Amino acid sequence: MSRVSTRLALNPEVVLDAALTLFAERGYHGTALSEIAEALQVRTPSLYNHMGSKHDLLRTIVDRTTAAVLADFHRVVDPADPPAEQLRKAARVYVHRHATHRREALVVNRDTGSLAEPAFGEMQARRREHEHALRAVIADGVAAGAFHVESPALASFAIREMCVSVARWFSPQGALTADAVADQYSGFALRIVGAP
Amino acid sequence: MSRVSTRLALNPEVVLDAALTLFAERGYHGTALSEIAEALQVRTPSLYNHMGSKHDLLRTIVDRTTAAVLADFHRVVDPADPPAEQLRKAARVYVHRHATHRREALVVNRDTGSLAEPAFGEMQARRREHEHALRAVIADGVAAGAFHVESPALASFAIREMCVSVARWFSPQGALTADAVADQYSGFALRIVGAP
DNA sequence: AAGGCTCACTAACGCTCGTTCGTCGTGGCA
DNA sequence: TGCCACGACGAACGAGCGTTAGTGAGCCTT
Repeated sequence: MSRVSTRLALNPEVVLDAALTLFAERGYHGTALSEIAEALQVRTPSLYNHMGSKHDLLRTIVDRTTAAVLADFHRVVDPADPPAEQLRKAARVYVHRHATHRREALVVNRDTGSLAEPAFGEMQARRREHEHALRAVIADGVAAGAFHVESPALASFAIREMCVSVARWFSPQGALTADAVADQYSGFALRIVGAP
Repeated sequence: MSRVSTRLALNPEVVLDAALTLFAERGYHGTALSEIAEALQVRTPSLYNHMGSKHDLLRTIVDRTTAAVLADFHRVVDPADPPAEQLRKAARVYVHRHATHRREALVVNRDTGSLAEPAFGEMQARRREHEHALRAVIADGVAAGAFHVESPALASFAIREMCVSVARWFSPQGALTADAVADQYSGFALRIVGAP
């Protein structure tokens, strides 16, 4: 199998990774399978030895990412903690993921709508679950007098999207590490809800 | 010209408006000219009597929107005002525009990258100008001791994207008016920068 | 009544897309 | 050494894309 030119061994994960890079850069509909093949130095039909379809690539990416976001949340957020601590941890891990998994975040936020049913409904349900969980933390904090916002839903939207946007500008080569950004952003989240 | 079935009089603005709706819903690459034509109850080639090309539609949408955002900013932000007042007004008008011009905002944020040069460079320059103007307001506030953030750039990103995201969920039929959302979000912006 | 202009239409173009099929060279294993 | 499974490939597909050209019907002006 040794070749003159170094070519990556093709396998499902490598194909998925190349698709991830290009989907994030140009969008799902803006990316052709021929471009994914070219990035892997392979002809287009060869991709089909390692994937089901173009749509399957997108579904797999969105599926894994949304599942990981939910897992993150439930792993770090302890319902026994005070609301401020829950919110800090939830925002922190959410930002951290968007900084360390930029491509996944960009694809999910841009192209989830391109999924066909039933995948679209399933993925949207997951996103809603995360949203409601975050909103519940805020509502609890307001009820406990720890937070001060007119509308927990509004604050939840604001915090979520603020965190998501980190994927749009973060760079591993930048001045700030993912941890540092996560720290500052979780501070922003607490300020938004008026935590002392 | 009177017909049995009511059909809108076709003209450049009507075509642009239909394109705006579909681009916002499915993305630029996800929308076919045949779908725009169908929405207008017309055959695809008829569109060319009122537009240059599909790419022109996108360029016009992004051009008008980015210009309006900059105009908004300079119209309401008075450099003589204290930083907190400048930030409040800047965030307020930015949110208000994203609530009242949802489709435009969605297209700009999703599909500006699909513009060809030189349009892409021009549009990105405009967005950068707005970003730097907002960042300068924050930096001024920090220098004056009115705001307290580690990094004005980080706070600027957070505030901008928080405001932008309003376009993703706002509904004119919802419980809150655009004005009410703008008020609450500009409050969030001031909290993020630690204004008292 | 005649003329010209506007504009929606049919037809067709060249191209690219995602996908399928059958072939053939290759490496691992008996 | 012979066999077999794997997988990269060329060729080809039907469909859809954005776009262009030419035609003809309807309105406004004269």
